[in-house]
Amino acid sequence: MQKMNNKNKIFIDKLRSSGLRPTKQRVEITRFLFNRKKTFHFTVEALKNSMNLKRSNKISTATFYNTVHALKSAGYLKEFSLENNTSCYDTNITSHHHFFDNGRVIDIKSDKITFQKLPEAPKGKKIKNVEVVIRLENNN
Amino acid sequence: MQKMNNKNKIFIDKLRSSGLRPTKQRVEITRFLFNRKKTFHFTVEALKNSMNLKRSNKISTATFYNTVHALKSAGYLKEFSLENNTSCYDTNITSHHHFFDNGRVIDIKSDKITFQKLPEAPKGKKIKNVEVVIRLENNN
DNA sequence: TAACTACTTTATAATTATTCTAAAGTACGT
DNA sequence: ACGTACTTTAGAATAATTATAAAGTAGTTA
Ligand SMILES: [Mn+2]
Ligand SMILES: [Mn+2]
Ligand SMILES: [Zn+2]
Ligand SMILES: [Zn+2]
Repeated sequence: MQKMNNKNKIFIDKLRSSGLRPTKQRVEITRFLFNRKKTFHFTVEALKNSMNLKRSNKISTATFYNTVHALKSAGYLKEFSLENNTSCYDTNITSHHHFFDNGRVIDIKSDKITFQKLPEAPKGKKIKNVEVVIRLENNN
Repeated sequence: MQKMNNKNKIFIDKLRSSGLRPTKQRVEITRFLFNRKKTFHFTVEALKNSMNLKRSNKISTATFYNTVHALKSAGYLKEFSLENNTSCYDTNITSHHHFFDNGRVIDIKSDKITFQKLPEAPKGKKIKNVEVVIRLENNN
């Protein structure tokens, strides 16, 4: 029943390839997440509050979680933990690093950090990925 | 009432300098944490289960949380988030890095990782610390 | 030592993020 | 339009953590 207009094609495709039918709610969520120029970092609660604020017909918590999880499983989102033990999702799925600045998360492109020395993986293991967090504080 | 035997002096001192009276429960917890050769990484729940398993008079959850928080505030423990969004505490308070190996956490000494290139902090900010997580997977 | 007071421990309730459940609603192929 | 499978949703359940308040304990003082 979703109108397959060009404006939404890219979002509908993301949903389909995540194994989800492109319902009204899911397309809105997906457009909200990916219809932007810059990387977006968000918690599910913040996403829900932000999207539902302006809506009369609120989208349910479960739909937010389900949609975000499916997009993450399909590889359209990355997930990591914030310092308050909540999940932060990231529309930048490339391998990259982060500044943590008092709850604010800022991307660091992968090529901005290079290593002179890295340890080897323990016996029987190999390195899956390397992620750097640079914590910031105010000057002075 | 706590016997000030030499065996416990070091733990009692940690508690005192964390602003806590060295009660029986607190000394036991502190000794359990620090009376070991190698770095210890733990969640509060795991610590509680581990210590209470062998005890008839269980120490309460609140006492575990309170003691760990005080030791952390005093700088005797470091805290970071695991991938399942729970707090992991670390008896190694030096600046260092970690392997994450399927829920297992392994220290990487600071000098095992050096950088060739690091980004500058954004305007008005400075770098507080840099922490690397190397995620592992099995070979093959 | 007895009493006083402040600090602790503990059981339990509350909170928060997240996941689960089941019922009512909707979409899609026929 | 019909039937079935997938969705949405409200609300319950869960897990980690924090808060509350009553009962216990320790250090200090008389
Ligand atoms: Mn949680
Ligand atoms: Mn939590
Ligand atoms: Zn990012
Ligand atoms: Zn460590």
